[in-house]
Amino acid sequence: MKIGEVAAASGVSAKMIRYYESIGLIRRAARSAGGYRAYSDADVHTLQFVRRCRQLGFGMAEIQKLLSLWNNRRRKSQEVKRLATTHVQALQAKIDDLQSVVRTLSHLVHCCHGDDRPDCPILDDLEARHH
Amino acid sequence: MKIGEVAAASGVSAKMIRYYESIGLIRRAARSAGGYRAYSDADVHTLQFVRRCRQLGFGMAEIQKLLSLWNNRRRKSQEVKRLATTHVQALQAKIDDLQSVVRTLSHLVHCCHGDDRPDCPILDDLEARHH
DNA sequence: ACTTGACCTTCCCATCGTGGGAAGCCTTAG
DNA sequence: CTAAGGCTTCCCACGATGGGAAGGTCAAGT
Repeated sequence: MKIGEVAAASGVSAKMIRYYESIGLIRRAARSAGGYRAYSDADVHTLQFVRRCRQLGFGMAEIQKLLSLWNNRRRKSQEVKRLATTHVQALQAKIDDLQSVVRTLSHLVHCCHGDDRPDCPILDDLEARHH
Repeated sequence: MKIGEVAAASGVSAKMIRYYESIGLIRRAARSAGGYRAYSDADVHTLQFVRRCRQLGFGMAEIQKLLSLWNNRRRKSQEVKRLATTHVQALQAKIDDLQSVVRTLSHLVHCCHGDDRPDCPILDDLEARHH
């Protein structure tokens, strides 16, 4: 299979497949006589794995570890669980930050009349000092 | 005031002050004889405003609008409120996405034994097809 | 007055993952 | 044999931030 076919089959764009190869996330693809990258069904499978990892918010470094665990028959599920747990905690921290911002802003929006006059508690907040 | 003092007073790094100037978010600063940027207290105030906007997750384009509304005495609070509301919605959408991921991952983590054996529902999920 | 050190200047690079586009090569169908 | 479409590599951009180098300026201390 050529890169376009693998892209269609895996849901990962050709651009990204080349990128993943360039950063060493996936093995360098074999090449045809004309220099085209050549892939197998196994490669599609790998790319689907990577795609799913991305959907779940894992970064490249984490995906690399997940791939090596996936490919290691003597892995300990412990290691996978630890990696995933750490990731969940990072996501949760991000969510907490965002929610704090949303709470603040929602309150301000609620307080703002939203009419034709210039008085605006939102701008008042932005203007005030916040160490 | 020189850039370092303004940075300390506003909480915005000198690096960022130059960047904000370069993208036209803030006015080009006046220069001293030696080429140093020269600032006033009003500039510190503006930078504090920008900093607070960043803390609330606004992007550069939004901050530009907020700044112009802030500086416009004939503004309608309506416009500020609309901008903030849109931003809150965007943040909420991001939160929802992250929460969906966290829910999925938490479930998988919960299902994983996390022992010395290789069986792992997390990897099983990553491996499976997800349109 | 001169040195020194702290601060300033501009410019380039890196992040992270993704997309866009150009110039040129390969392959295949007509 | 040509035209089209897919492939190749390479460069650029995003958003906001930091790091660092090379060199200029200023102020304080000797």
